Amino acid sequence: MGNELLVYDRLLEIALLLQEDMSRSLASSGLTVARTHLLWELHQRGPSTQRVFAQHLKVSPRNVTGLVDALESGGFVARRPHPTDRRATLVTLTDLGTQTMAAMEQARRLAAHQLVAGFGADQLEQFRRSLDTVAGRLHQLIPSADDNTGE
Amino acid sequence: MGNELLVYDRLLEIALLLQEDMSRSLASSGLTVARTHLLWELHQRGPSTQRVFAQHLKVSPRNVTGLVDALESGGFVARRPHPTDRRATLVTLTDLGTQTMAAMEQARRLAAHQLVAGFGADQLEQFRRSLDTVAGRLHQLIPSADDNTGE
DNA sequence: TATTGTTATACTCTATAACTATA
DNA sequence: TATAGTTATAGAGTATAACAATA
Repeated sequence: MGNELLVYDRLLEIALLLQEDMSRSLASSGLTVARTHLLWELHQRGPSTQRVFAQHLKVSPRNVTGLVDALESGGFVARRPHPTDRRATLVTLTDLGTQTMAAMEQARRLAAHQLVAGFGADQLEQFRRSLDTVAGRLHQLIPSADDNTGE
Repeated sequence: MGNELLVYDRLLEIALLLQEDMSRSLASSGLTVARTHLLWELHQRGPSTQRVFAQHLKVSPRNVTGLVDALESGGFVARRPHPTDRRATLVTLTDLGTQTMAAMEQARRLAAHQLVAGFGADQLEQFRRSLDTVAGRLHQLIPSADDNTGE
């Protein structure tokens, strides 16, 4: 069935385009995709230790150090002492970080709207269901894709 | 409309999963995503100069040098002199490279089939159309996303 | 003079390993 | 002894700039 390949290739193409679009829109603010992931996670979870980010972003603690360093230099986050554990540091959003996340949330809604503008309710619903199915299949294909470490 | 955000987030999730799945399946063969892109392009176009790859992959010539170095070390490609232009080198697939691409094409078909297995002809067709629309919108969103430099 | 590919340099993301301070 | 975060080191992908050989 040729449509299967067409669908697969379109998904790959969309994946590339989404990545590219994200990189582009971030570049101006001195952010990168990796740093923004951490920032977004922080926005969602509230102040957390670096260890928490390492676990949820599934990267090494060392990597988190670098990302937080960069975000701190950019003024997006601040390191604060953990109230009870003097080994740990709490990463918190600065005002700039908070504003940046608010703008990003706006951009996300706008992009979400633009991508499917003009879709009928039925088409949108069926599209969503198809995507859900594909995402589920992908989770099956990938052995240790347990992203549910606290969500 | 909440469905718009659900669709958008699912697309982002699928993009991440596709990338992860690809990295995983390549890791064993000593390939990476970037190198495989070049290999795939070579497989599609036939022997080409490095400059051609730089243009079509939209990366710097220097980057291509590094990728071809790695692929050459891995035995996937060979550098051959250009028949008429002594400045240029022709990158060609070795037997290993050819076999690898054949296997990858197989894997692509299998994955394409698995992701949408059980979809009815109508559902698949509508899914494809929705994806086409989204891909088109993304191309509009991204200023210089002209990937059609020869396709 | 323009082009092809290279060396030189640098930045980002990523990893593992060793180490410090704390628990 | 185990954990949180760091320094040290390394590799991959990416970029620009300077340079050699050739067109």
